[in-house]
Order: sequence, then structure tokens, then C-alpha cells
Amino acid sequence: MARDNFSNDRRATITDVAREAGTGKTSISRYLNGETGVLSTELRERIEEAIAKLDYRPNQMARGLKRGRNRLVGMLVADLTNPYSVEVLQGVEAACHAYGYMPLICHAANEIDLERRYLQLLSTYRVEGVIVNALGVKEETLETLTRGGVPVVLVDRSVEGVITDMVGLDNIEAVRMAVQHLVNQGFDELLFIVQPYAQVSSRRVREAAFRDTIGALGVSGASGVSDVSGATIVLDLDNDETLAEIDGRIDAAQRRNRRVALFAANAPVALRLALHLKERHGADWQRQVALMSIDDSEWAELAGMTTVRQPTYTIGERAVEFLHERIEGAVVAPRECLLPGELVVRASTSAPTPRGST
Amino acid sequence: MARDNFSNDRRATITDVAREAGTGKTSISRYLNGETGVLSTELRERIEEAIAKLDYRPNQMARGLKRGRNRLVGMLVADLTNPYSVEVLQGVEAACHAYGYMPLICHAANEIDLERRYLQLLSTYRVEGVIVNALGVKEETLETLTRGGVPVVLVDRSVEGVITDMVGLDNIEAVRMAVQHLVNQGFDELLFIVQPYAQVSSRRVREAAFRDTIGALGVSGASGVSDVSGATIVLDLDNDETLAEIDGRIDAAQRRNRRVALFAANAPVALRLALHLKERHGADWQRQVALMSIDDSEWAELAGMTTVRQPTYTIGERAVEFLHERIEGAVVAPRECLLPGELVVRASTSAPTPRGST
DNA sequence: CTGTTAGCGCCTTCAT
DNA sequence: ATGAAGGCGCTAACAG
Repeated sequence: MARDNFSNDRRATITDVAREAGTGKTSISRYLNGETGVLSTELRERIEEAIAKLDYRPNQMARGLKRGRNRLVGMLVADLTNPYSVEVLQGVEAACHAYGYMPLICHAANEIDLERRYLQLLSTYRVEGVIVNALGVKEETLETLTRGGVPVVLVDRSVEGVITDMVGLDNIEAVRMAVQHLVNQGFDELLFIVQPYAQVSSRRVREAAFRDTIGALGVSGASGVSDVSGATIVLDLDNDETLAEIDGRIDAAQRRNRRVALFAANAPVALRLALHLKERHGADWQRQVALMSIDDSEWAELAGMTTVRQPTYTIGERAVEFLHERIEGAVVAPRECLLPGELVVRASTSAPTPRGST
Repeated sequence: MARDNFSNDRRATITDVAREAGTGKTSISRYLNGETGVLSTELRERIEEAIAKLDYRPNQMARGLKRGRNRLVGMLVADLTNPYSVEVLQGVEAACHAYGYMPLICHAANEIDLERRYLQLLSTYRVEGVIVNALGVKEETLETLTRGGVPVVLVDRSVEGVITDMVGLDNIEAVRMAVQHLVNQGFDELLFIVQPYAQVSSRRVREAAFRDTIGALGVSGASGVSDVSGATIVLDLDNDETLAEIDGRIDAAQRRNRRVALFAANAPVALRLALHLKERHGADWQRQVALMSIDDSEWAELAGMTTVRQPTYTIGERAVEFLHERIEGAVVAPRECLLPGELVVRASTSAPTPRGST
């Protein structure tokens, strides 16, 4: 019931400490800010005692109010359910701690309204900068912050009309690498499956890269490969109809003795496809149709699925670095940092088994 | 370059708005706090104009400083990599918004030091309450907060020596249900696999429940079942040696014509086991040994694994409810809210295939 | 080396 | 119905 000291539940303030130590608030403040060497050892000890006795913690809010910076940075995440986001987050967190920032994590949970509300909230809490993994923000929403002079760094996706730092995967190279792998493995009918682009630039970029790569393949005819054809299918995860279309395409191609591979634009798509294929072809669906994807989620290893792993952690770190520079006042032209992905080859893309070979 | 209004990058303050509207700060404050009906419509309009023109946002920090509440609540998560945590988080977030709180998410990433640092940070930012999914906090660490009168609600795990509200899965019933299911399916050699207990109470509770259930089974001999035996194995995820032990146990049991089922105490364990079994028995490991687990992760469906799904979302919501009551000043005895799990039956536990039957 | 003073942006009596 | 003044906890000149 009674605490050893008579702190009536109210946290001690700097004034309390000053009184307890028999000195002025300034000295306490100096002590807190590490202005050591300016305090007599004797005073310092008294202060330390007082702080310990009162279990004093400086109030960050008050601090921030006074000096105009509160060391808060916002991190807006579109979907924590996506392992990609969590991994990026870990990089962000680590870097934040290194720079002394406190990351304020906001999870939009795929709700575009939430996203907007959070952005406002962040501005209201006077964060010093924001890292945005945008869902569907418009330029205007972000202006809430930019107008206040709050730096913004984009992750994975750019936002139309917003020119600022952005860091993400080198999608073009990643897709090229993946397609090349599939072709090398002998697949010649590639289906690229991607969610509706909506505002998500990376989806669009990946799709374009897919088509370009296929196109280039046809022209060059390099490495003795020829006659590779590819198509894109837009798959809404909440709508099963396109799944039927995909099935149709696969069947048709296999009937023509083509070796089909599905290329999922990201992990959620890959999972949806895998579930569907399993439902349709049974436990050994892997032998019926090849599946690979961008994003190396935890079940990829279990399913033996080839993937392109994103440098997620580094993406998070780099984002904070950029942000930090701008918070510190750097005024450089907007940068774009595209990091390379890594091909993780597994069984799913090893042996093409066209229907004819069964 | 130039903004339409001449706001020199510095966010407008209440004083600016007052000047712009040609009135005092008090009226602005009243307007902000919805003390409508006390303001002449004429003044109100002028205020609205001024706010819009200056793009004014009240500073939450300053507000909090003055009134002593900043509407911040902390949410300390042990491991966001665990889907369980993310799901709980979503419940927490939703409830927070409903109550008007801003959740401050802290991710300890399984680092016990980080956890402690975050707890201090939270206290420093004067959060009004904290929801803790503890990793290894000790009573003393939590005291940082409790001494300041900050309410704490525990999630999933209790902390030794800390008596406060706690909400989580009804582990005893969940384990009983799972074991019962396995027995009903004809398995008679049950291996319970769990991570080192460390400070995590739920692991200990689940293990105890497992043994109790097995014990009760032997005594009652109910439903015609007899001779079910069970054992616990503690598996350190970073150490492969115990995996070999598990293999040994499985082999030995199967040699005695027992029908073996592995019961993973949570999703991370289940994944580790699945990966290992796949490596050892090949793609159709499922036919060699049955695996079920607590936690229904996204790949469970893909792998066709039976699980006990936790009411994660509700757990998060309930935690916030408890917290809210205490923040509002309720002084009730510590409560314990144990929510029921749901058995999700899939193929993995359907057909026991003892070695003898091969 | 140390204390005094004046705010940071906002809310809250207390007058008017 | 409205405004003036004081203070939340802290820092940053400015003296001493």
C-alpha cells in the first residue's frame, strides 16, 4: 500500500527532484542532458540520489514541447499481416534505436480510412518524420504532413504526385531474374498473377517488368530459348472467379503441351494460389503446376516454393537513414533506392511436367 | 515553393489562430474541445475559417501536458513475427480507436533488453496504460510503470509476482480438447513439444494441462479408450539436437506399433517441426507422422494441419476494455479472462498410420 | 559552477 | 458569451 517514499502516485517532476536535492531545476536539467563536467561531483551525487529516491523519469512530452523535437517518427504500415511488412518494420525499429528515435507504429490494416486517420494523428503528435508504406494515400493526405515540414520516406511503393525519398525492391531486376530462372528451367508458358493495382505502384511495376522481360526474350532468343509466352492475370483476393480463369488457362496451355509456371507478384497472392491449387489438385498439387513468387514467407520453405527474397530488413534501415538525414535538415533532391532481391530456388520450379509427360 | 498562406514551415499554434480570427486563445480552445453552444455562431465561423486557412492542428503533446492525459496507451509485443501477436494487435487497435486511444506499439523482437528499454520509454512518454505481451519481464521492470500508477494488462502470459488483469486463451480446456481429439482419432502415443518455459507462463500451463489430461484419460478409461501415453519434449528452436531426440521417440514408438501424434504448443514450434519432418520424410511427411498445434497460422490450411485457433482478436479487444476501465479509475480486484479456443480439424489428424500398417 | 527567468502550446479558473 | 492570466514539466538564455 504505502510506497517507501511518499510519492502520492503522481510521478515526480523536475521540481520535486530539485527540491529533494536542494538545488535548482537547471542543474537537474543539465544532469539529464548529460552536461556532465559542468556539475560538481558533489552536486551530481545529490542529484542522482534524489532521482533514485523519487524514481524520477523526465517527461518526454514536456521536453519535446520545449525544444521542439520529440524524437518520435511515424511508421505507417499498410498490412502487418504481410510478413514483408513485419520484416521491414524490424529494420526500421533497429535503425530508429540506433538514431535515438521512438518509432510510432501505425497499422492501417488495409483500411484506407484508417490510413488517413493515422496520418492526421501522426501530424497531431508532431512526429519529426514519417515512413509510409502506403495503401492508397493521395498526395493531399500526405500534404497534411509535408506542409508542416515533416519529411516523408516511402517504402515499397511510390505515391502518385508525391516526390520524395523512396526505398524498395529493384522490381525490374527481380522480375527479370525470376523469369529467366523459369525459362532456364524449361517453362515456356508463364502466368503472372497480381492483385488489382489500385494505388500500389510496385504491383504495376512488376507487371510491366514481366511483360518487358517476356518481350525481350522473344526478340533476343538468347540461350537457345524460344517461344516463351507470358500473360498477366489480375487476381482480386476476395473474389474467386479469377481463380477459375487461371485454372482454365493452365488447362488450355497444358493441353497444348506447354510447360506452365505461375508467378505470383507477392506473398498473399502466392498463398491464395497455393490454397486453391491444393484444393483443386490435392496434396501433391506441386507436381501438377509450378508456382513461384516474390516475397519469401515462412511457409515457402515448407511448401518448397521458389521465391525472390526481398532485402526487407535493409529496406527498413535505409528508409530510416534517409529520414534521419532530412530530419537533420538535409535538403537534397528526392532519392530512389532500389535494392536487389535474391533468388531462392526450391523444388517448385525444378521439374516441369507438362500434361503430355504424365 | 511558396505556400498559399505564408506559414513559414512552422505549424500554426493556437495563438496564431486566435490572432487570425481576431479573438482570444480561450475561444479557440473552447471550440477545439467541442464546447459548442457557448460560442456565437458568428465567432465559430471565424474560428473555422482561421483554422482552415492556417491548416492548424492542435498539438497533442501540449494538450497532454496540460490536462495530464495524452490518450496514449502502450502495447508491448514480444514477437510480431508470430501471427498470434499480429492478430491480437488488430483487436487492440480496433478497441483503442473505439475508446479514442492512440496505441503506441512496441516490438521487443524477442530481445529481453529491448523489452525493458521499451517499458521505460513508455513510462517516459507518459502513456496512460500498457498492454503487455511479456517476453521475460520481471516484476521490477513492470514496477517502473505500476509505481507511477499506470495500469497494466497482461496478454497471453502472466508475470510472476505481478497481480493484475490478464487475458488469454483458456489453455487447460484447449489442450484437453486437442488431446481428446487426438485420442478419438485413434492416436495413442502423444508427444507434446514446447519451447523452454523461460518466463512464459502459458507454455508451462499448456504442458501441465497436457500431462493432466493424459493422466485423467488413463484413470477414467472413458469412451472405451485405454492405454494412451504421452510425453513432453522441450524444444529449443535454435538447437537441432532435440529434433533428433524427437525422431528417436517417434521411431521407437512406431516400432512398438503405436500411433504417434505430435502436438506443438504453438505455431513457431509447429513450423519448426514441420520443416524438420519434411526434411526427414520428404514431401509426404504428413503421411508418416501426425502433427497438430495450438495457433492457427496461415500455412496451417495449406499444410492441412489440425489446430486450435485462439480467439486472438477478442483477446486484444478485451485487454483494451480492462485497461480502459482502470484508466478511468476503476479499482477492482485483478481479473483473469480466459477465452475458449476452437478446434480446427484438418487432414493431418485424420488417419493414424502406424508403421505396422504400411 | 549554479540559480533565475522566461517561455514551448495548450487548458482552466476567474473575471468581465 | 468572451478574454486575461497562470501554470503543466521542461529547457535555454542570461546573470551571478
